Amino acid sequence: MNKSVKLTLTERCRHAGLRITAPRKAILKTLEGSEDHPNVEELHRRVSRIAPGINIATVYRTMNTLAEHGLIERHSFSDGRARYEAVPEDHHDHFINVETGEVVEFRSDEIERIQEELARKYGFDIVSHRLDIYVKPRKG
Amino acid sequence: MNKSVKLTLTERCRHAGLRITAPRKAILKTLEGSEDHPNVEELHRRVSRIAPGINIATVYRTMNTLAEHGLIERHSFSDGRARYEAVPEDHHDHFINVETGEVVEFRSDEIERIQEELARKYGFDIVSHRLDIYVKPRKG
DNA sequence: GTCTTGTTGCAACTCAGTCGCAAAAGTGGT
DNA sequence: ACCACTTTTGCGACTGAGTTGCAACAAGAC
Ligand SMILES: [Mn+2]
Ligand SMILES: [Mn+2]
Ligand SMILES: [Zn+2]
Ligand SMILES: [Zn+2]
Repeated sequence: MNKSVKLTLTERCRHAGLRITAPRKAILKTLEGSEDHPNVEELHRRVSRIAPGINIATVYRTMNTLAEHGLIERHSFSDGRARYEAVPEDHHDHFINVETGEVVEFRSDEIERIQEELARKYGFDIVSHRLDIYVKPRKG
Repeated sequence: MNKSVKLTLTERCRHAGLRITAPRKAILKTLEGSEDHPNVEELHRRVSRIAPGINIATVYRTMNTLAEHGLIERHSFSDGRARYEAVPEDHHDHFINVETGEVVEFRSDEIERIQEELARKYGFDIVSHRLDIYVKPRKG
């Protein structure tokens, strides 16, 4: 019996038929080591620290490839640039602090369930969804 | 007693201190007459039918101005371009048919309520939110 | 009508993201 | 280790939605 059912990004790439190149190794490692939701520029900065010389176009292309294969999630919060995270163990949605840009993750099984019910009522199957809640720290 | 409490966009613009120019009249009228969620290019096309000669930069600028004053809502669905609608009587969220791009509006008081509860639990006040559900027509 | 200030048209610009291409490198077979 | 085949990379040029500087114009206030 397996010690873990959790595949690494690299393993999942191989499984998807993607070639494991040096730039990709660095990018995947960076993604796995990121707890936040970096944009391509920030990702490129982080990647460059462990593997200098990788072109930012490669990061853009890799993000597209990984997203097409469902290995990462692309977000578009209101700052206008795409931001990414490795596909999480469990689905979650996001609070975005409008004052700082900071992102906090949450999950509501109740909301998820109601969405399903609603979609069914309208005759739809859900492909995906996003719930972004822009917030401020509560005063008082 | 008033026949209606519903202000027109033009009235709300005046109230906000915005000047009612010919281009704006045409744009506001077009917005009020649109049941869907047009992008700037489409909006400009519609405006041009009733008032030719308005520059698309004016439409872009007007969308920004109206959004800053809370008179319209800006959406960014996954097609990458901003889309707009006059601020609706009541808040609603959106299903987006991934096969056709068609948008269907819905409202769930339950989801709205849970969001409030959740935000409070995390110590936040909600500024705004968006729930976009990408769907396919159900088969079977 | 005059004055002040906000708005417009236009062209130039910005900037995140994409693309064509030739060189480089991964993978599978031998 | 080598080859053949295919994918990926670096690089610079490009795209396209959206923005901006500026001079001309026009709302609204008096
Ligand atoms: Mn997340
Ligand atoms: Mn709507
Ligand atoms: Zn969710
Ligand atoms: Zn809502």
